[in-house]
Amino acid sequence: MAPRSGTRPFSQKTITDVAQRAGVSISTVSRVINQSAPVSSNLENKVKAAIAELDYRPQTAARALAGQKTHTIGLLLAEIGTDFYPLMIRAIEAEARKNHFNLLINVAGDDTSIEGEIPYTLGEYNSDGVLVFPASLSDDELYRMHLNNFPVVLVQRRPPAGLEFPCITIENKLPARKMVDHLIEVHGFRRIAFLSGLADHEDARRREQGYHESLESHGIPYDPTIVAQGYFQKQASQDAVCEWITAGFEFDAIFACDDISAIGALSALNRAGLNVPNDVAVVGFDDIEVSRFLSPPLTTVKVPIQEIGRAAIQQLLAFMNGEVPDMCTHFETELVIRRSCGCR
Amino acid sequence: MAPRSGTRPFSQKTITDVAQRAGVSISTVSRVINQSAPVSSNLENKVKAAIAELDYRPQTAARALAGQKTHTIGLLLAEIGTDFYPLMIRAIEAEARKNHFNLLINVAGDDTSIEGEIPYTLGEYNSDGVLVFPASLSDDELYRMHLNNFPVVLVQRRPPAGLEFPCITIENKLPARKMVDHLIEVHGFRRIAFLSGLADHEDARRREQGYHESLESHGIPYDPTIVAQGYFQKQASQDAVCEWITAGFEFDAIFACDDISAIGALSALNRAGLNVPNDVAVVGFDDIEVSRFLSPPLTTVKVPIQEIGRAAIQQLLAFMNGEVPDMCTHFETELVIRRSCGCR
DNA sequence: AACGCTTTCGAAAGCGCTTTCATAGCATAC
DNA sequence: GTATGCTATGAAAGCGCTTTCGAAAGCGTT
Repeated sequence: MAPRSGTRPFSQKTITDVAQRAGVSISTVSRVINQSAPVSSNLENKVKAAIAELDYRPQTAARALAGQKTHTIGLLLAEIGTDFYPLMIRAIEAEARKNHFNLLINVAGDDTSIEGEIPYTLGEYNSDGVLVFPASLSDDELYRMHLNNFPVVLVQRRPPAGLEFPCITIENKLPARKMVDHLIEVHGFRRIAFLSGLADHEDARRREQGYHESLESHGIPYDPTIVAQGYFQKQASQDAVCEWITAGFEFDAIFACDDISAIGALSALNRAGLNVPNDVAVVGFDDIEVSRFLSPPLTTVKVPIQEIGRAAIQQLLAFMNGEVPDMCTHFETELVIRRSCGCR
Repeated sequence: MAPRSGTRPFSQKTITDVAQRAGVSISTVSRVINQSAPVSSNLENKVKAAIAELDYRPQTAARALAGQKTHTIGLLLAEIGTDFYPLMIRAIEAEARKNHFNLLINVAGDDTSIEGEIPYTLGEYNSDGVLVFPASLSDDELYRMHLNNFPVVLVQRRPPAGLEFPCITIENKLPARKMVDHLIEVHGFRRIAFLSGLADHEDARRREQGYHESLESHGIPYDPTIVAQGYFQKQASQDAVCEWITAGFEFDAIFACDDISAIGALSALNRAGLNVPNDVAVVGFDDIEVSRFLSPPLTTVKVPIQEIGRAAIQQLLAFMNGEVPDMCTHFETELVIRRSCGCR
């Protein structure tokens, strides 16, 4: 009966089955599913009944091929293990599903791609648009997508020179500066260490600038011995701070360029028997979920993670619909003073 | 030239373009791409050159439709915001991509599904198999998939009665019991509080059983006043412990059924000015990434999160290939003694 | 009753691929 | 030289949908 049966080990209902059962043509079934054209309520009910009885669901591949849209949004991340993304992805997923889009996830970096093979990532051949996070996609690929007029929204990242993509950014420099100002002005610290992020991460660079500017405006000389790379990683940050301690470097506060690094710093201090904030103050950036539950609760900068995710999808959807998206959606961030800086 | 051109705002190369450029038929191109049949090296090189020149990538939708497989694996989660999943997903993603599969992610719970609409989740119509996590899919849906012989692997969850699915499980009861034993035998605690997880989470239930068994075997009466629901959430756990404290309940240790809850407990204790482990010991379960960086480092049970993820994909792939998968892959877990229990 | 107009529906084409099937080409055996 | 078996290749069918197009049906008007 079914030609080529058995290619799939499991049976699949098709639109033809539904049409037969409802006594209509497949066009009509398609129309009630997609509400793409008026159907008399009589037939509509019959079709709906048939769909329910068969528990029919359209095959997305066939839909995508015929309709020339995949109903899928791609997510290009560099790293998912970090504690920053889960909340973001959750917001993105919710927003995508609300708009009836699927989410395809791709973590760059763990590169298993073999030379000569067709690259196996995300793009116009498997999604209608992608959200690109920092360090996940080369400028070359971005350029290619731009040429193809493929919808891309950059998150926490600005387009490379010459390309125009909508992007979602946050305020980094000013709050970083304010944070260091706070350390200096309110608490009187002068020896403020810094844990930097990744070199190709724009947010991290801007936060570092804020650190520099604050020091400078207070006449505090920049001391590279108490600046280290935290790489957005707990372990690396902990190691760096441990080294400072064993080397005997003096510092009365640490500004970590993200909360992950701050956690590493906290841990190093704790191991060394140093009290936070009495012996050394620690502050971070991002306000990830765990930060307010740390001991002591972390003073940090609140980044509206979920709003960013939601905005990213909304901009992408607008782009995909041919609307003109905001080329730059900028979110403000604000200091959250808790106890790790010495307040209270 | 191209009929219906412009349905997509961006141009797409097709296999026909490649074939023309290489001067061969599309069958040959397909064979080169999929290595599904021998092609003379002469033509193979021409085709590969044409693919490279055009930067061609096959459309997944057409591939899926013609080949009757989507090359996509679905992930059905109840919650992605928890700190447990990122590492798991990362391992899953890496393993999936190594096998040339895409990952479609679906977070249940934030249910936007409208009555009467076709449910918009994962299944045989958009993936070749799914990984089902606890609390993400109803038994009814599982039953339906089983009927359709659709490949499913359950992670941290056993199949409902009557259904056979491969599943990945971990050892819960014994290590939980050992953990409480440790608290009692090594540290001499008798008043051990418990933060439970979600009722429909098997791991959580088994951990609770281990807690009960340990108490019982040491002749310690079960006291429900110092048992509360932590819901795998930091905030809920913190609230619960705060309540115990303000109510004046006595306890010298807290066994949290996962590390997230332990973090909430730690936070509550810290806020109340109580020292861990001197005033109250805290232990958890899972050994999530942050646990060793807490102050103090958390004594917990190490769950091989990444191995679980890898095994889940491997079992699913085996299942999808028609091989007989192990119906139950069981992972051992081990106590990780750090400082929050009072050791050292 | 005949006409035009609108609305509803089905037939059929086609989306870009995989795969079957037939054939052309070639080497080997008689 | 013909019969035989193999391999490499192309033509064409078809995967399950969406969408166009034309026909049929309904309806109001003359």
